[in-house]
Amino acid sequence: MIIQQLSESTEMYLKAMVELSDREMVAIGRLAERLSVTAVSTNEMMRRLGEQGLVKHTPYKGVALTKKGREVACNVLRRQRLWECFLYDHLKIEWTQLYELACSLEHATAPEVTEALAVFLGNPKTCPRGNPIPAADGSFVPLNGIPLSEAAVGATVRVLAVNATATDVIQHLFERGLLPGHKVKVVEAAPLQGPLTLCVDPPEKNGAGGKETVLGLSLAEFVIVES
Amino acid sequence: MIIQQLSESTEMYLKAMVELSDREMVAIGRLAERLSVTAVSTNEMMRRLGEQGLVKHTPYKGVALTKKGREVACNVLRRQRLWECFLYDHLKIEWTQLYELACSLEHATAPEVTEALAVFLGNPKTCPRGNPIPAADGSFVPLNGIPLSEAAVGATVRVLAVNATATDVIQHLFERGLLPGHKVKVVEAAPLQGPLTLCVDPPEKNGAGGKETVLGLSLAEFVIVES
DNA sequence: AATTAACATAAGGTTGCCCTTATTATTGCC
DNA sequence: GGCAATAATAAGGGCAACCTTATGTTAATT
Repeated sequence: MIIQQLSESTEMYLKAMVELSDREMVAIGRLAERLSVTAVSTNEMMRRLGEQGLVKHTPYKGVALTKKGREVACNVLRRQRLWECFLYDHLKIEWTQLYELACSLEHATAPEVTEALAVFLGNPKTCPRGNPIPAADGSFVPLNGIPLSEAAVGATVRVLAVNATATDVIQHLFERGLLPGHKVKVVEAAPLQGPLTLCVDPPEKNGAGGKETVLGLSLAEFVIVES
Repeated sequence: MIIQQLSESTEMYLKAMVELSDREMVAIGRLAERLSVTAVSTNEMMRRLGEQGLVKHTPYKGVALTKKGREVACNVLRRQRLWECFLYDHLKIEWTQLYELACSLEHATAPEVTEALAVFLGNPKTCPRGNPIPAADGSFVPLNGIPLSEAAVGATVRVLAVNATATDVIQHLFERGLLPGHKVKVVEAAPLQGPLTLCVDPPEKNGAGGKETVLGLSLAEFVIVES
């Protein structure tokens, strides 16, 4: 596995792809939106990545990572999440800032630093946001959960991970207590893709307690819960 | 002190300036050489940095950092050297690789990470290469030493720091045991800017011991010893 | 079958940072 | 005072990664 030096931009595209959908095709539009670039720029980049054998673009269908592309992407994800562990556990950086700060570092991290960091941290399996950390050999078992937006009304589920990358979105979820390990009850789902009414940390027995909050459906997509 | 987001390239130029000469003018040529770019590119960059108020360029004399430029440069140096501490003390990265690996990280390090890292490390005063770490407020007392190339023949001096940035140079010095804390005796200086003959870790009393080695004068410039 | 939204592609532009080549200016030194 | 070495400037180019605008193409929906 020879990983040539790829640009930060390239790494971001690949990472976004693996974050958006593991092994499935990703629509160019979704990718562009996530990366805050235009679809034209994304198309252009996909052509370049295609030439490098990192992605396969099927016009009008979407793009998918190749084996090589997925390897690189998982490696980026590994670096990102290891840094998140370090920043949170050792530097006491605020939970809401982890993604952004770790993201900058990840692109500047040489393989020997990545592996030494993993050893230093004790080879953690998940990051503070609840996402699994790909192994050094590239193996990566994605989380087995569903977005909160797809949970059944009335169900009480445990939050496994928060998937958001935009700091304001993360902040919004954090303020509502939607963190890994916490439980949440879906009280109501408004019709027409309306927001969810939730009860975060509901009491074990019926009765008062927990925090009621309303969450937009598109935000609820970022919260991965037990299926 | 508002530090706007500066490019990696900008930071490298500023760092090189403060490393080359504290407060004095630096010749464009030297700067270019250190950064492995052409003098034309360096001139161009100095114009840009001048426009941003980071440097003052006096044609045919050289460039000097402004107050603002020096602040930024010291901040870069701080990040660089804090990372060196972390990489060496906690990740057990090889001494010869510290500069290069810390350099990548430094540009990706947000202020809150820098300060949290400093706290984590216990606010170290020097990096593993022996160089002082600028304080958070920007104050920075450069090392009070002289290059080994200027030490008197016959003198035995202690190595304070190694200033080199190129990994091959660092490797060369490392192999000869020229590390901070070690003593070195200048046995002979060949004429016409010839190499030095050294004895590294000489015995306390006269007698055998220590390691004899020959070191080019330009390499000896990178070794800072007690004056 | 027609329409619309999403996507693809072409063309041309910008910015930052680097390059080469060539010409001119200055400085320090013999 | 003249001559190298060094420095500055001008002109033209390249590359990566973005942008806008405009024009086709496909797929999904009605």
